[in-house]
Amino acid sequence: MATGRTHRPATRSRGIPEATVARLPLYLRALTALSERSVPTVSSEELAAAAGVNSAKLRKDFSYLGSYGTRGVGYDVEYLVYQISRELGLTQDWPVVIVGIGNLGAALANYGGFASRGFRVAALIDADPAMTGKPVAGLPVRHTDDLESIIRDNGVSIGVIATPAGAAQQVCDRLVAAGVTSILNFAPTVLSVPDGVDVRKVDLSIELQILAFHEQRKAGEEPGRPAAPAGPVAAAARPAAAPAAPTAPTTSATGSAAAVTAATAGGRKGPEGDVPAVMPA
Amino acid sequence: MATGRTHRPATRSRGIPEATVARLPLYLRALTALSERSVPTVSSEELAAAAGVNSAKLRKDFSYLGSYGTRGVGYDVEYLVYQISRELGLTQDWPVVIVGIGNLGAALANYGGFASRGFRVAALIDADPAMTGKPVAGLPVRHTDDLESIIRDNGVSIGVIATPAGAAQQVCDRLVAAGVTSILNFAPTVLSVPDGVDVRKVDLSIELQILAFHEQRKAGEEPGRPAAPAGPVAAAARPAAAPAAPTAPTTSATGSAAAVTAATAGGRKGPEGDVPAVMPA
DNA sequence: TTGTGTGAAATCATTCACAGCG
DNA sequence: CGCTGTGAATGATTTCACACAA
Repeated sequence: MATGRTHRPATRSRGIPEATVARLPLYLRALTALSERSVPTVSSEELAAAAGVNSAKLRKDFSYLGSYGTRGVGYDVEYLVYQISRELGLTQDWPVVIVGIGNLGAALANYGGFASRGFRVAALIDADPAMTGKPVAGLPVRHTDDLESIIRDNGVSIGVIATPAGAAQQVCDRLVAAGVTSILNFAPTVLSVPDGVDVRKVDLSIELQILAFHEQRKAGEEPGRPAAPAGPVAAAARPAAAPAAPTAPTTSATGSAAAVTAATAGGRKGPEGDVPAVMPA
Repeated sequence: MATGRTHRPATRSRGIPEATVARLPLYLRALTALSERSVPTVSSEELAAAAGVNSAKLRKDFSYLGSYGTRGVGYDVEYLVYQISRELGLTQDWPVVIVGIGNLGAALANYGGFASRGFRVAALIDADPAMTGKPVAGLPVRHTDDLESIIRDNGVSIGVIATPAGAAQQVCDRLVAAGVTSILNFAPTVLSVPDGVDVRKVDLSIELQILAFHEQRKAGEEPGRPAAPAGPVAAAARPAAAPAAPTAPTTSATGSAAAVTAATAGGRKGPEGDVPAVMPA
């Protein structure tokens, strides 16, 4: 954090690690599926497999919430669904607005996963007058002029920004001024917000770039294979040919594709996760 | 990274931490913006601000790539753009396919951020025969029957899954069998893939749930404010009323909204990030 | 003098491994 | 006896703080 205040040790207890919070929705989804199949109890091993994590991590995560399991037996599915829902704040109904009803905004409006949890799309907002009134996902698109009143009338505290990058900060400012304190940003920009406002960012292009990084490494390994079955088409440098270093720096790390070797070879990844690409701020 | 096999210390060197890899695209975007404004050099402080991280982190990140800066001056923008692009594998051209051309798939197809980096949408694929041949974002939608030949003919190694959850695993299996080794999954399911295949997951509903968690906490603080200006509408429990615990467990953590207090009060978070919600596997 | 590059320290997260409850 | 809950060990990431190059 921004040195913000060097807060004390987070008041001891009641402090659930962010990494754990980020996994709770995963567990919740797996549990919901079990619940629908009327499965009464699960072991940490089973649930972990369904959620795609390992059981030690899952048990540790749950230990932050309390002792909701039964030793020698496992966890009561219904009970755990409720506890996690409550912890995440999903026993409340959260009205959200989506600003920017282009392709992505429309997709979000139609996305079923919102309503199935505690989220309700209170309004769709777009700056284009031609869009105003048009029904999208059963809701008439409202004009940006009404943004403030929509926020206040519906008690909205969560906003989703799906506008072009250029409009995002301005929309963000208006949302915040009107009372929104959590923002999910799909626009490829860094938003600046006052203290107390949370921003999470989803960036499709970033996700692909991270995949490309790992993909690139795979090309430089494969000890005894006939060369990669698929791969990038052209290896030509793209915009300009490698600009020369300002003053010919060390450049110790030449790192051609063949230099990698061991990093990703052999049994690369198990079902475990590492670092993500969606982040606050 | 996926640690795969308790590998040794990642071969020493050539091992860029995952957390760093995940931030490189961020730096790249900020640098690209500077480049377009013809800014010749930046300091770590300036670039860090533009990317939304702190400068110590940025310098440490860059130190894994090599020494590309000039002490007392800063970094050459063009040179750094090139170095990061190369490190991420963006000096190559990556053909991708998008499977599932619903609202989201269409939004992705139209998303400009792909082409602007090294990504090229090689094909759009959908299982609905009614969609076949329809132009979306300037490309005719192809039928799922042709998936394998499309992958092979175009040398595709990265696939994007935007199908309903029920179809995702099957699509994934076919992509992998055809040679795809990196998958970006938008379907709300845990995909299982063989070793050597990377999966990244983007889940909109999970992002909102994480925001809701933090939003909920904010309600329980605000020392001297007139109560939150906006918030959840109904506080009623949602599906069933709190299921009783199997055998009445400890339930020490009652955690009503008012119990939080200090956690988010005061200067909560600065522009610094914590934990994300998009993860591999 | 300025701002990079980096060891060392501090923090956070994951994994291990096992005591002990049902 | 099986499986949870959790201290302790390990590993990864962030932050500090400062030597040193330009």
